[in-house]
Amino acid sequence: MFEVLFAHILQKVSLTDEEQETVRTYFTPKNLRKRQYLLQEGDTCKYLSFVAKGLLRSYNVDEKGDEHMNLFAWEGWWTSDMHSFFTGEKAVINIDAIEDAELLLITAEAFEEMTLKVPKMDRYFRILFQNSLFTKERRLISSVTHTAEEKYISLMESNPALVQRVPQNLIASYLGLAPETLSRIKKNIAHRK
Amino acid sequence: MFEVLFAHILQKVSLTDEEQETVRTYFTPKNLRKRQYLLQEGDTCKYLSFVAKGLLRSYNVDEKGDEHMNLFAWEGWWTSDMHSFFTGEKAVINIDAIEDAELLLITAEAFEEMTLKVPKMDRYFRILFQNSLFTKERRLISSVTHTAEEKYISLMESNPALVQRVPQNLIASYLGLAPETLSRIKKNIAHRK
DNA sequence: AACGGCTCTTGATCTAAATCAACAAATACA
DNA sequence: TGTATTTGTTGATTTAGATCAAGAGCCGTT
Repeated sequence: MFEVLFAHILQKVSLTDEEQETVRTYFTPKNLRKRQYLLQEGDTCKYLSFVAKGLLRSYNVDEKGDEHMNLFAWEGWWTSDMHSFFTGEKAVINIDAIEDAELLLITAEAFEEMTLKVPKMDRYFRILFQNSLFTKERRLISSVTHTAEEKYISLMESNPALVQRVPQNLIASYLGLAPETLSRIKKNIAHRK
Repeated sequence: MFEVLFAHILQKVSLTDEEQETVRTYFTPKNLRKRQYLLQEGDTCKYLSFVAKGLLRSYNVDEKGDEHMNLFAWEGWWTSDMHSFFTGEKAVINIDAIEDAELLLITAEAFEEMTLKVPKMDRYFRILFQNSLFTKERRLISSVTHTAEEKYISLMESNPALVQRVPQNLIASYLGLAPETLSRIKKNIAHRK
């Protein structure tokens, strides 16, 4: 469990054994079964969660009751409602498990204390957030400049594993498309070859 | 110039006088005239830029030649093509000045050295990136769940100063709308009152 | 093995917003 | 002060993708 965590941290910063020991103490392990919630809209997001195993989804629900996917998190990803976690306000998103998962959780207070004790964790998260930032930047660009088909093709190119692992209706939602639209797009692409 | 920078940094982390002196040495001031480019698509983004005064825009251009706004940066904001800056790959966005601007620039090498010398700057950028991350998160949600009118109203509520300061056609582009559509939305809203 | 529920597909119809076109206001600039 | 360029408005038309509806395949569960 912690091996997965440290494997990921050590890719970005180096930590001494003592630092690793310190970091370790701030996390709590948790298992989540398929379909179980980690966070529900309206609650406060108490934890930043590292996925050691399995697959989670984070999504929000509009007034009509339709779900919109935000992101998928599997081995090596972090997930939470960032805004709620850091400010204590109510979460606007839901997080649940698509596959049984093993997680490592950290609270906001523990996070604060950990970064002060081990400043390299500030660096780790700086790099992590910076990376997610430009992924989100590109996704935002893609959401306005690309057609439905271009979005799908570009996702397949940039993240084929995701398209394979996640049900098609969730992929459609992630791209901001109706499931019927994605189905038709796939047909068209297959047809053209 | 540097006062603006340190005012912003000190809101998030505390720096000793020596640390401030050190940080200062890594930046180069630059002035930009209205309509002048800071970065053009295809070039490598050499600098992360802090806006001390004025107003910049970052946007990209699709195959049809249409511009799509990514973000506006004024006093106290940072701007760059994050991906290009940190990886050295070609930039996919353009950045230019909407109003004459005063900037502080830092290169990727200087950035790396600065964060190693003054680890609190890792913390500063961790917090900064974390904040932008959830702004982008919300914007991405809004871009799929909201109608054109809802997007405009929510921008007016969350950032009225922006709507006031920036020409309407750029606001439209920022929201992913045709300028005509925004014009009609404003008419409808005014009409209903 | 068969039942109920998910997930995906296909067709018909609808709609929000884009596009095209022309003109009007506002700013800049000489 | 007058001309040019940019920015914004209004109307007519088109279109990409959503929505509605119905059926087909595909499991996990008892």
